[in-house]
Amino acid sequence: MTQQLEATARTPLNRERVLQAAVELADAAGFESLSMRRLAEELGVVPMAIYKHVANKDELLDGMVAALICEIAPPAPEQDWKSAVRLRVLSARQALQRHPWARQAIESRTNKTPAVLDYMDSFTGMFLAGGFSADLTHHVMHAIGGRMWGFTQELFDAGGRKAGSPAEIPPEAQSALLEQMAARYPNIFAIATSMNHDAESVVGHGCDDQFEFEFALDLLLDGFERLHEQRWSSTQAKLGRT
Amino acid sequence: MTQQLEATARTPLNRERVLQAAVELADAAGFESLSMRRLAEELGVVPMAIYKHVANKDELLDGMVAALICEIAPPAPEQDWKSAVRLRVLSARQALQRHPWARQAIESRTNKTPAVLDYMDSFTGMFLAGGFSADLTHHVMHAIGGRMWGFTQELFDAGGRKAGSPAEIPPEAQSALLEQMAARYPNIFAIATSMNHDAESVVGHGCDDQFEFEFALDLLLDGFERLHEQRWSSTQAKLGRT
DNA sequence: TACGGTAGGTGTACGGCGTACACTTGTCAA
DNA sequence: TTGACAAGTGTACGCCGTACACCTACCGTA
Repeated sequence: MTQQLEATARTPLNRERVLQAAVELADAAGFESLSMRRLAEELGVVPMAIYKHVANKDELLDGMVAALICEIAPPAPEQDWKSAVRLRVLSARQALQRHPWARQAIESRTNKTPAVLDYMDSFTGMFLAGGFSADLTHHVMHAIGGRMWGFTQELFDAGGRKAGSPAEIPPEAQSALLEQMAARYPNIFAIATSMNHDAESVVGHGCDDQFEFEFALDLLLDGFERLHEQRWSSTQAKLGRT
Repeated sequence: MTQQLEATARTPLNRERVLQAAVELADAAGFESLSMRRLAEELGVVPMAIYKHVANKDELLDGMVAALICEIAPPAPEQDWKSAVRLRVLSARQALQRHPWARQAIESRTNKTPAVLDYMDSFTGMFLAGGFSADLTHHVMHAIGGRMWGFTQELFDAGGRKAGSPAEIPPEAQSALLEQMAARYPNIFAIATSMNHDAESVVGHGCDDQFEFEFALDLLLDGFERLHEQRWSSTQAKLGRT
């Protein structure tokens, strides 16, 4: 009877539940807090139990990435390639934003699981279906790089404060510090203040991430379009180079 | 006298030597093999000794990144902005290629050390000096993203093989496997074979990384140039959006 | 009904990691 | 001579991933 008391709700655990718990843990506690031991604890199980369902931590991460890919919208049908690619990339970006750990996970992986290959293949297909030559598509896929995953190296997370001590500095010292920064990094300061004229709000966020992302994305898509229209080919491009 | 025997060549260790040894170790053994303990061993010293010269491992990595930045060529004088940016980015790329650990190190860092800020500021200055508005420069800096560091997420490291077992498969099974891949990932296959017509060499490298990198870089630079010429502004762009 | 294989979960242990903290030792100015 | 101080040491703690031997409950078959 004691065993009945304890073991009552123990559904037997499986790969899916492990992955789901891992995703939830990473969502809640961050990528660096995702350890096999912590995950086991979360599942109410001893660490080694997990290894009956995933081979090791790498495979766990691969599984998590695969789960993430499932959240990305499939190619929109009945759309020109450009809108379709745009929509899908933005969908990928949304998935990434729901799961902040994903960027690190993807970057840390070598990335050649079937799930990833499927995604890349389908992504490639959007250009081919749009009439792009295989040649151009090849280089376009390289060019779009990380953007295919909905992220880019973020350069300006915070206008310019150090990692620690977010708000423990007295406000008058803060403005002095800001002045110092402006003197030392005049160019960064110039562009950081460019969008909203009141310079005091600079230290906060101040950047419209979504806009920045779409800015770069559209720049590339427009470039792709131009090359496609003028029947660009890599051999020709290489010849034309000095 | 015993102490003389042992301690003869013990130059006292300093921050610079620690960083240099760390860079060399990471160059030789890879980013994941760079541990405080291993580094100490390399320096012929007990692990904790290192902590007299760097606060912790994070600071060590920051120092290594700073050292890397020193290897990047400064802005070329007497050049239009476009050539200057191009040259500098390619110089960054070269530095990155000399130090394969750097990509992971940069990605793992929050990145706001003075050395990094200096680099970003100077980089920003190249656009401003070229007559770019602060507004456009801001968005351009975001757009260039990781490329400022000389890397992009590499999507096709290896045409399409799994991580382990590089060459232990019998060649005839390999071609069967290739066929299977081609069937499952037709689009990837199409673009992978596009550049060199003999399909058998596909599984190897087959990609001209440098060309891919410059392709994307130039696409962005050309886009920047166009926007600059037509006096692009973000407020206008936002208004124009549907 | 008894039994053997198997899938799922456990417990212990190992070698690695970063680093806190208390200590010795060598050097040099006062 | 002394004593402060910087450089290096030794020990220890709590994490990590995971190998390996073990238990246990179940199930199809004899």
